[in-house]
Amino acid sequence: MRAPYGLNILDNCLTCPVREEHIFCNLSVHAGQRLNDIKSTAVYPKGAMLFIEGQQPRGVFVLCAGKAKLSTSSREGKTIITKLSDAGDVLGLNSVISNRPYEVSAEMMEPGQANFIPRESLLQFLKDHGEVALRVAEQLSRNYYTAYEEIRTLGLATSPSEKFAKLLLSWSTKSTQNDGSTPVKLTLTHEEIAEIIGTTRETVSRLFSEFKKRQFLQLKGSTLLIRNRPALEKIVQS
Amino acid sequence: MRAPYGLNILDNCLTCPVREEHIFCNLSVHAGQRLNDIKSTAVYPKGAMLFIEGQQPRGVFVLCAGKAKLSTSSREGKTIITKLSDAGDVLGLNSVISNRPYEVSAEMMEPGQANFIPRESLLQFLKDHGEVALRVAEQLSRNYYTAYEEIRTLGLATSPSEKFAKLLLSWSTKSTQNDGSTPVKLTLTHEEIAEIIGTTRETVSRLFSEFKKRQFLQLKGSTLLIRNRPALEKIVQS
DNA sequence: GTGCGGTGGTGATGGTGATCACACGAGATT
DNA sequence: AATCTCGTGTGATCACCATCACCACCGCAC
Repeated sequence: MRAPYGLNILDNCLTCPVREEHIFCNLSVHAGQRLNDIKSTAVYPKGAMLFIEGQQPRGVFVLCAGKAKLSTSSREGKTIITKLSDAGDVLGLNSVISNRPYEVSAEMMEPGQANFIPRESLLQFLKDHGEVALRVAEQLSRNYYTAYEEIRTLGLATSPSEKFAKLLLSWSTKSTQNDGSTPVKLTLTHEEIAEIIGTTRETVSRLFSEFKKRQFLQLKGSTLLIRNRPALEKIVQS
Repeated sequence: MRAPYGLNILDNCLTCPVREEHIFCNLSVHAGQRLNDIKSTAVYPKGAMLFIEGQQPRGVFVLCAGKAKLSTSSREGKTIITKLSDAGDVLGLNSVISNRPYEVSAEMMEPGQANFIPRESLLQFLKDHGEVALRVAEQLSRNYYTAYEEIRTLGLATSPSEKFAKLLLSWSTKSTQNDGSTPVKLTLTHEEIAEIIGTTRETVSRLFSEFKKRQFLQLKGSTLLIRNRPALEKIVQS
């Protein structure tokens, strides 16, 4: 159960929304207090850019409410979305730690709220609180795993249909209905889906048509129903 | 100047081959001693697998001599090489820190030597020496950047020729000759190159032909000469 | 209403690269 | 010598998907 989206202001959203892996939770009283001092909270409208690929890292953003998409672009304007972030995610951590430019851009997909922690303050904080540094390392290695999943998807799954099926399955994860079908709220445009799996909008549109015709899935408004998960899994097989 | 390859046994190859970013260098005397106690050195023949994708992490390997390739495979046998490692690289760090299965396989490409540090010992060591944990975090974020480069290459550069050009340029980096051409020792098979840029052996072979005909490069035995770097850079443009 | 931007569907076309197939040479092994 | 294996070159074919083009729709602002 995560906080509902939209503009719900949390008094102190560093206290985590039930995510045990959250690196800034369960700190010592002292560390928690210190963190409170160096953070600042802000509200962002839809479309706001938290940071942009190539910028020098100013600090990290702890997302409290709303969703953000992380993307990287080539000079010719081709864009890939590498991650969709939820409340609780820490954005920009890698750049801050290694002091390299942000490797992605972060854009709010809906209105939301985030805590900002300036780079220098965070680094000093980590030096003073060695326990947290290890948590940071763990978070970084989780990020690394996510990146590797991406590499596997892009590098090993050749056809768009395979990547599309993979994406659908990653959405439908847990919550299976008793009749075996799985409802998912669909909030992305075909264009954005295309940018996730590295293909074109038209291809995504055709894939939806095809999968609907083949009874793999069904669309009711913006609700997506997986009707034949085994078939999708067979397409993936990577 | 790095140690020559082949089977040169180093007394204590934790002392680094001039790589200031090496996480296990410049430690306090105490930490260095402790590290010496928990590491063990071994020699590996060509083709030896240090670890295999999916295995539970046993520990990290600090490569002292020789090269290794990191790769991941799909069920159907398609393989991508994600990184070529040199002496000084630390392999398996991410898996050990996050206690997840190795995300890649590591295979020696030539005879070499590596220090092994068991997982438990390393973690305890990091807990006792907070200074090193931050170094580890930095290393992880460097790894992350490398992974992101890979994502950009796979996701944004569409054509094989673009990825090929990109790879050639990454090889020829610094050492430009006075006549503008750049010699690179070529140690990979076409098959392996194909696995790096995510295409087929035949395509790589054709790319070599094409680039030779277009005077972009030249081959003398196993020595690769970049003859027209601007042309390659123009192909890349991502 | 009318216009307009964002989104989604779908046909036609063409280029490109994967795939299959085969041939060649260099080294190793017998 | 006679194979065998491994890496390499190259032709022919063909499915697939990016691209272009156009239309339909929806919501929204004026």
